[in-house]
Amino acid sequence: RWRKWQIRARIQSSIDRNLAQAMNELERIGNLLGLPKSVKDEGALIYRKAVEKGLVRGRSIESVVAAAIYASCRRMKIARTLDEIAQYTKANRKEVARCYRLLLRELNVDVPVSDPKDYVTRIGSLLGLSGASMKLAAEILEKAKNVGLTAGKDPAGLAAAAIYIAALLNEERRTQKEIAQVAGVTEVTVRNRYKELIQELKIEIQNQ
Amino acid sequence: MEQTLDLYAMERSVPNVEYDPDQFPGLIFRLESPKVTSLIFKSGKMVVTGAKSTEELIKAVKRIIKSLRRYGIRIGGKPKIQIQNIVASANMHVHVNLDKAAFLLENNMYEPEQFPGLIFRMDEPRVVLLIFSSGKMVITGAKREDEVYKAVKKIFDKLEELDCIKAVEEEEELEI
DNA sequence: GCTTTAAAAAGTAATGT
DNA sequence: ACATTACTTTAGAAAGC
Repeated sequence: RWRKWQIRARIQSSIDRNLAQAMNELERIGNLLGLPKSVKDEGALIYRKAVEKGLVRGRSIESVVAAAIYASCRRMKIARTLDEIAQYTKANRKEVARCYRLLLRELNVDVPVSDPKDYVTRIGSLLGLSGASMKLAAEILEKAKNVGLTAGKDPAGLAAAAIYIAALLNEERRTQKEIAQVAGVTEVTVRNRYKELIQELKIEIQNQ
Repeated sequence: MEQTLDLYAMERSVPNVEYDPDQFPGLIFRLESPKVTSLIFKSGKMVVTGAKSTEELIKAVKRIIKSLRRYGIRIGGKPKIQIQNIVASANMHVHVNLDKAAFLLENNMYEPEQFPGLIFRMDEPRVVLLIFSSGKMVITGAKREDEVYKAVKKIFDKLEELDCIKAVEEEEELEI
């Protein structure tokens, strides 16, 4: 039937137009975040599923793209906070988070719980720390997880504190302020996590 | 209440109420004892929040109406009360492995970068639970008190069965 | 979707001393 | 380095934009 064909064509073209615009946005934001092609491709796949399910209706393309990028980063274990991603959009973190939750509930995307260790690599390299310190920080986080210290806590804050301790022990100290800034958390959070980690894991820190 | 109300008149004659129709269509009325807050609409319908029990809620509704009458607002008949949502907190006195629970439970969401609790949507009873590593939790969405107790027992048993619990003490619960 | 109301949980944030 | 206040999440109703 002609009518059926027309409707199909119309829907298809609207999806195509939406996708074309979204892919530009995805490319733009992905590049600003310095994401590898594989992560952008995964984000594109997630976004395509969302459009086909009509999840973008009533929402800005940009915020759904941002949410798809975040979901992709999480799946590929690329440490990026929602704030980092949302800063390149007109939407705020809350709106992007809302879209992200929608993607999780409506699409069959499996996203693992984020691992603080993934943040160690990013924070460590941004600070120019040695591989040994990053490895030590990861070991500290593993111990913390095993004694149930990490549940409910922001992975970025945990990673920041572990890095702080590891750098201290390896004599390549960075200030809490420097670490907090690249980790995207406050100094207070780094300090709180730091205190808890050294106390519960009985880590000896020499003065100064 | 099955009658329309003049909210402008109420704002003029009843003390300590807030009414800004541009901001929100309901008039805000706060009762000191029992401590509840009520949103009153011109349709005669109202929302009462903050009551700690059904008894307290009924008492509060009666007092709100008595108070309005005292200030010259004409209200007739008895109010029809429906409980729309019960919010409760509970404590299991155990440590919960949220990472493991997030992996093993079906309808859950656990995003520690956004919120420290694991959000679990239970089908039967139909409630939502916010579960924290401390073993404390929030149960919301219930319409009857027994749903709350049922949900707490059910999630405790499930977490135990999935080996997501580490003993600290005993079991207990509360209601808001 | 949004607006408003209340309450709990635990973490993080902003601001103040 | 502290404290205090405020915001994040969940549900539900109300009338209207």
